Amino acid sequence: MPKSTFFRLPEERRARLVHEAIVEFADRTYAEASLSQIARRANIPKGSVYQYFEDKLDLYRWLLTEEAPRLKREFVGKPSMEGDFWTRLEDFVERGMAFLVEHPRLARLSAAAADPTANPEVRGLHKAICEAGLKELRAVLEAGAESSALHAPDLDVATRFVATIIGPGLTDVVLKELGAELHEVLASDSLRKRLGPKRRRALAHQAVHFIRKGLGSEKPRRGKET
Amino acid sequence: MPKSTFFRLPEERRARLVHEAIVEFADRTYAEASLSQIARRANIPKGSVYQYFEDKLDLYRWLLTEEAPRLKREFVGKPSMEGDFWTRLEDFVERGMAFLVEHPRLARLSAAAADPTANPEVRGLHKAICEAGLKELRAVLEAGAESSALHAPDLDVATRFVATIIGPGLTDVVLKELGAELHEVLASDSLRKRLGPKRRRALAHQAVHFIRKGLGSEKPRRGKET
DNA sequence: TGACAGTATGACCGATCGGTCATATGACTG
DNA sequence: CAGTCATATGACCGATCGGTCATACTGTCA
Repeated sequence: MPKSTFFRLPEERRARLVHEAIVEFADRTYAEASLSQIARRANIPKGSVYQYFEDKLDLYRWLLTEEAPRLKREFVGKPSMEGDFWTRLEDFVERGMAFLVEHPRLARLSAAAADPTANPEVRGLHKAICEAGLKELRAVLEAGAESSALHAPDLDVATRFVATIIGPGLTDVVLKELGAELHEVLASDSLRKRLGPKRRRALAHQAVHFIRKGLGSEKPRRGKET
Repeated sequence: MPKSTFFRLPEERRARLVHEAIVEFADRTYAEASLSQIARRANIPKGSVYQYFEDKLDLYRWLLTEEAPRLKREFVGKPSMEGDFWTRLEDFVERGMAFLVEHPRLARLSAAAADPTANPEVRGLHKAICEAGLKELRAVLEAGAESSALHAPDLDVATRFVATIIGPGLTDVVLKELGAELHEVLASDSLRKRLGPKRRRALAHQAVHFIRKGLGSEKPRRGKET
């Protein structure tokens, strides 16, 4: 956790530091990211940064577990309760994509929990975040199973499959759709104009369709698969 | 590419270097990995390493694009031509899992192409590898589409979904199954005993079933989903 | 034997990093 | 005013890295 001094900081100074930290940790791995850089760019002496945080990991942890989730919650809001399970899932996925498009840096920060690293402490942090995410998603799918909309022999396995689809899978699809690489995307604050709500809905639909029906039975017109 | 000297090296010395390089790059990110470490552990002066490779990236690139694929090809062999499309896909997936279990380090090295990094050169390398992999998988799926076993409105999108399932998704499932973390797994050469062929087949089946049917229609007994 | 090409080697370089610490600043208290 | 306490600051530290280079070694051929 940040030291108490951090929370007593003048708003502008704190914002500057947080902003530069987000920028740095969004487009570099934890190992690649540099506290010196953050401090330099935020125009805050490195010594001062150590008045606010215990160390590099402390800042990173706070960003990943407190600040980024807070900002994400703020953006995506409460999960919809309308419609059947699959409609709600589609809505959920679409909100995630909107977040990715409107706040690429924060989305990347949220996804950093899946980054590999040799640092055991960071690995522990990442693992905890991943597990929390999986648990959440599992609860969503459980509801689907209870309403008989969803059938899975092993819900843990199914949860992991769904997670990779709506996580890295969809991100990859979105990048392809934008014709851009992650790093170009991270350079801009938002991509509103390049992937509008309409296209987003279409992609979310495609993803959920895949999760629901797979690829083996698109048009049940006539003649079943082999 | 390695310098010519590298290929003229005494077998034992080259093997030592390659082995330590694989170990290092398998459990650390490119950015985290250290040439100094590799040299130290291989008991080869760092200066000598620079007689064999242009630089760190040169070694990494050779491992990722030449050595690892060669060893993987050697292990997985030719794709099966028997059975229908889905059976072949299942077989393909099962071989991939076998490789992961029997050669965790090489599998991790192959998967490193998905690692994020701020280094543009490494990013380019990773991107090229990913694209080659997607292209290959797309060809497989195209065959499925032609035989009408598989139906996708957008094959590019479908390819990416399938790739994340049989890649990171399945890896994640396998790790859960083993009750181990990636790094514990990397410490051992093989996990033969802990995830036998039987269980592997079952998991491969589950993954392909998901890709084929999704989660919305397990037992088409009576009463369709919502 | 001596010259030469290929190779081996480890001291060395500049850069960067995460992190520390002695000192300075400045606001509040009495 | 003096004293105290939170904070600011940047010089400094040790470690590590990727990479270079002068020098030494070794085998071959004339």
